[in-house]
Amino acid sequence: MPSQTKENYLKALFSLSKKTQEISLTDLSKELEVSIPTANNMVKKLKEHKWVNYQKYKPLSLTDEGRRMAAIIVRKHRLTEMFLSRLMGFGWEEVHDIAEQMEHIKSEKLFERMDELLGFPTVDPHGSPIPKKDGTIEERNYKKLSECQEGATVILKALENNSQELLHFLNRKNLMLGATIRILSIEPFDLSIFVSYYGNEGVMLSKEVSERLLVEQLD
Amino acid sequence: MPSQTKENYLKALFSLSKKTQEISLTDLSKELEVSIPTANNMVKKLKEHKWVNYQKYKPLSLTDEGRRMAAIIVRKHRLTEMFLSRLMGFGWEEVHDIAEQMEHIKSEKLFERMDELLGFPTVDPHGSPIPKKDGTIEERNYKKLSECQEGATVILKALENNSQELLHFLNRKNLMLGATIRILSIEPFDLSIFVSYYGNEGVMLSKEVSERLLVEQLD
DNA sequence: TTAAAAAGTTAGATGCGTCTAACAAATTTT
DNA sequence: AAAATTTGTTAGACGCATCTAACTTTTTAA
Repeated sequence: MPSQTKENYLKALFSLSKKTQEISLTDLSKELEVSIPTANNMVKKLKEHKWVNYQKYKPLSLTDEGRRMAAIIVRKHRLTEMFLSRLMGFGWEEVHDIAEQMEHIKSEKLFERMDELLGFPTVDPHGSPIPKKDGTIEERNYKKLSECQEGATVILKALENNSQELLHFLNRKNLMLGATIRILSIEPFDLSIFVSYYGNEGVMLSKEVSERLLVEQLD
Repeated sequence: MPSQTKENYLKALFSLSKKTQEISLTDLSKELEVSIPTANNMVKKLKEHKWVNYQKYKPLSLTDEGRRMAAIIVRKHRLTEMFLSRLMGFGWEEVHDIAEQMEHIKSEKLFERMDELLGFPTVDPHGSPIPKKDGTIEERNYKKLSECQEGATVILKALENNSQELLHFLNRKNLMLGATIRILSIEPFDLSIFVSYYGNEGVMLSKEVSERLLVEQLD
């Protein structure tokens, strides 16, 4: 049974491994907001448990077992988010902080039951995939809205980064997952995009926003 | 924000104060299964925070603030138990261990929402009262079944001690809260009781069991 | 009322997760 | 290739929550 702290390290490594090829101690310490020696120290312990591969001065990686454990924690996090959002009436901007605490709860059955009650969902309220019970995860490779052409019609599928700020912004713009978005024009100067979507015509989205919106192109 | 450990100390003191008049360090250390010096050490810290009253060699008590905080934790525990039992399909013998972990979650809103979804329940699945948001608690003074007379008819309202074993026993006997129980006879030798209740005629309950069943007498 | 027992206290140690300061290795720049 | 920069390591400390061993105070019993 890893401590909550160790679970957070596994989760951080899991998440970094999706973004970076080679994970450094510096990356890890930044992700968790701890000092580099702290991360270094913990990594040695995780190695003892055979959850990470690590040699002095070399990049980090999760072992198969470590990755499986991390995926289970992410699974618990995302099932909880879904549960809070779909069955308890929370907004997608409220669920992260609670799920962050609930993901450490030791009870197979609690998360099994959430899964059942939700009808075995495959994605969380932000469109991120929910890992399976065996620790596998089906990553979808969505395009960023910022990479689409003028005139394209796309469906909003997921978000790159689930910050409160982005989620509040999207709430104010009435933009939600599943929305069909038409790209009216792209401003060459700052790469801001003019779009229309259900009930909202001619909305301007900055590059900062559009590169965080993951979409599927309709052909 | 007290640590989870400190919350557990507050809860233990709260619970002991219902059972004992004077709380000793020994009582506390037994309740939490820690050594006496450990309890002593923590009590000093709780005193610093003004959550407990304490003088060397004197008995312990919660301050008003300490009691309020403890009651809120118990509230979170019991709301969670109720949520798991009524809305997620868990048995009354399964809810304690999960609630023990969830009671430490920092989120007013989560427990507010449970409360609403449950329709503002006043007792948990074992019949214990749920403290109000302001930290007050309405204790009911039920009689033990073991204290009732032959021939009496009573309603099972709550349990004295919610051990897995007792709960499993009651499950096997089909005995649940709200059951109307008739006392057929009491065996003077070992104080075991013969009872009947809905669909179950002539069931023998040992003194160990009957003194853990809290009932309301029908007059 | 004194001796024995129980309860409580103090001191010092341990593991966890964290830090800073000082140093070493690896990488990048000039 | 040497110097500068970045990255990683080691050492030593700290707070939290825990322990055991040794001691003191309080309570109980002889």
